[in-house]
Amino acid sequence: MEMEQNKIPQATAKRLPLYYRFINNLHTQGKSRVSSKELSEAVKVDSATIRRDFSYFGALGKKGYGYNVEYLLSFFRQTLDQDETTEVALIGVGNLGTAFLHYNFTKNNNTKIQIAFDTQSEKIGSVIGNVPIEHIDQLEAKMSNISVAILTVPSSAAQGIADRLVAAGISGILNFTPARITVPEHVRVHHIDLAVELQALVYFLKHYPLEEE
Amino acid sequence: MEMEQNKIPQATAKRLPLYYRFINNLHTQGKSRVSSKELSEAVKVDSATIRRDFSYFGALGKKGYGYNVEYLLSFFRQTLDQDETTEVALIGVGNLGTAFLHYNFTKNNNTKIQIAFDTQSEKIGSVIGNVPIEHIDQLEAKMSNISVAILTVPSSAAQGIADRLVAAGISGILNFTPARITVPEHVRVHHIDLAVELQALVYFLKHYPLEEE
DNA sequence: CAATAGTCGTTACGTTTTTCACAATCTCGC
DNA sequence: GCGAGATTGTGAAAAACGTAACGACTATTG
Ligand SMILES: NC(=O)c1ccc[n+]([C@@H]2O[C@H](COP(=O)([O-])OP(=O)(O)OC[C@H]3O[C@@H](n4cnc5c(N)ncnc54)[C@H](O)[C@@H]3O)[C@@H](O)[C@H]2O)c1
Ligand SMILES: NC(=O)c1ccc[n+]([C@@H]2O[C@H](COP(=O)([O-])OP(=O)(O)OC[C@H]3O[C@@H](n4cnc5c(N)ncnc54)[C@H](O)[C@@H]3O)[C@@H](O)[C@H]2O)c1
Repeated sequence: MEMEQNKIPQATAKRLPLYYRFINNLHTQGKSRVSSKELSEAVKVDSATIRRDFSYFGALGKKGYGYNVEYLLSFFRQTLDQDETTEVALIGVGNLGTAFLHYNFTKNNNTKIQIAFDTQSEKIGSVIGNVPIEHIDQLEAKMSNISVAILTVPSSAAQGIADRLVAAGISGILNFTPARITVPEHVRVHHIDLAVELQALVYFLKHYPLEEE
Repeated sequence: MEMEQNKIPQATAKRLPLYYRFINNLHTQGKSRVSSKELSEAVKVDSATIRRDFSYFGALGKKGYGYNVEYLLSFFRQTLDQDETTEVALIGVGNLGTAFLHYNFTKNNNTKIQIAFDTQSEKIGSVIGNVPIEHIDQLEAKMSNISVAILTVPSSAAQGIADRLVAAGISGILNFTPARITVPEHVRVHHIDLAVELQALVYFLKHYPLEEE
């Protein structure tokens, strides 16, 4: 398909959903026009960076005016494939997994947790946040046409489950376990390591003093 | 205090907790020696990057040998201030907040959620994961000597709570709400935007095809 | 003890990302 | 319809980051 946008910097790609959400908010509020400066204040990204990011997609704005919210929204909706929903599976219905099931990612978003898996028999068969929970043995059988998984199992189980996901044909894994899993090259893994994030924040506070005034 | 390490790149600083955790694991397993190559495979960071990262702290290893696990561990323990516990407050005991309260960050970590706040009266006074839940009105009164907060309130409440945290003298906020909060320069905010992370992963899958083989 | 294999620390280089700064262009009120 | 003011898009420079490569040194083996 359209591969011409292959040169969009990764740093830019990561910001796109953020832009999209805010533009969506503006549209809901009935605003019809926005400048890179306003956007910058709202999403806390330098305005030059925003203009540069947008420019990878061509000239989306008008000089002296800014950006038309409706146009921007429809453009990003298309670019981020907001019209087709991506189905997601969640593995490990524990503390974190349950929280995600209760959260409606579909608001402002094209992703939907379609099915969840766990080992604990008392959870199997129940439904949390409209998502049915199946036994992990059903993983391979029920994962057809699901290409993204959220991994919230204990870290000791992470690699084993990852291997099974790969065998079942997964494309992407959002890994919340501290385990750095090994997968083939054609599978993309994003790690979100909450303990590391917290510890890094503490480190920054102690060693990178900010302007006291 | 020791400000000489002020020039450690941010990218390096963010990896330190990751290194620390793995070195800790090695030590627990009784390993006494490790090379940058082994570390690299475990934490999925290029071995040259690891050597470079370590080198900002001086010569921690021995050529031809690698790194002594015990030495490395004690060094990082000190560097990451693992001996003093950082007390953390959590605001918003909902789905996500509850999950965090159940999680013991103190394992492998120098941080401890000491107190939580919410508005819902049925939660006040209860204890989740050893953490007492107080009414949000108590925020200012009970936040003395707490310098870090985890923010898991609805996004509509985020800025208001952030302002109160700032007034109460907070230094750092780990913000899980989609709201990009505004704070004075001397307060550090790290955003973890789970919906954005998920959406970004989906975007990468569709637009950055990896090597199929 | 010499030869070999292993590994670090660092230099040099390439890439990615951010930021500055401003000409080009547009808007809008008068 | 004009001119002052606003804002974009982008070239160029700077900053940040990652990695290949290799000299220097160490451990280990025979
Ligand atoms: N809860 C947090 O705040 C938090 C913070 C940082 C990291 N994490 C990480 O997130 C992961 C999940 O944390 P949690 O607190 O939700 O843990 P949890 O123990 O509450 O949940 C894990 C769930 O996975 C299920 N499970 C175990 N083995 C399984 C398997 N083989 N297949 C399918 N399901 C299986 C368990 O039955 C349980 O329901 C852990 O790796 C943890 O280290 C959690
Ligand atoms: N749960 C998820 O998976 C998820 C995913 C992405 C983002 N988020 C974000 O994380 C945040 C929390 O999500 P959640 O699912 O836990 O929401 P939630 O509604 O379950 O929890 C919010 C909690 O905050 C409390 N609260 C409300 N106003 C408050 C105030 N002024 N002071 C103190 N407490 C207050 C509520 O009583 C509730 O207990 C939200 O901003 C949400 O957008 C959550």
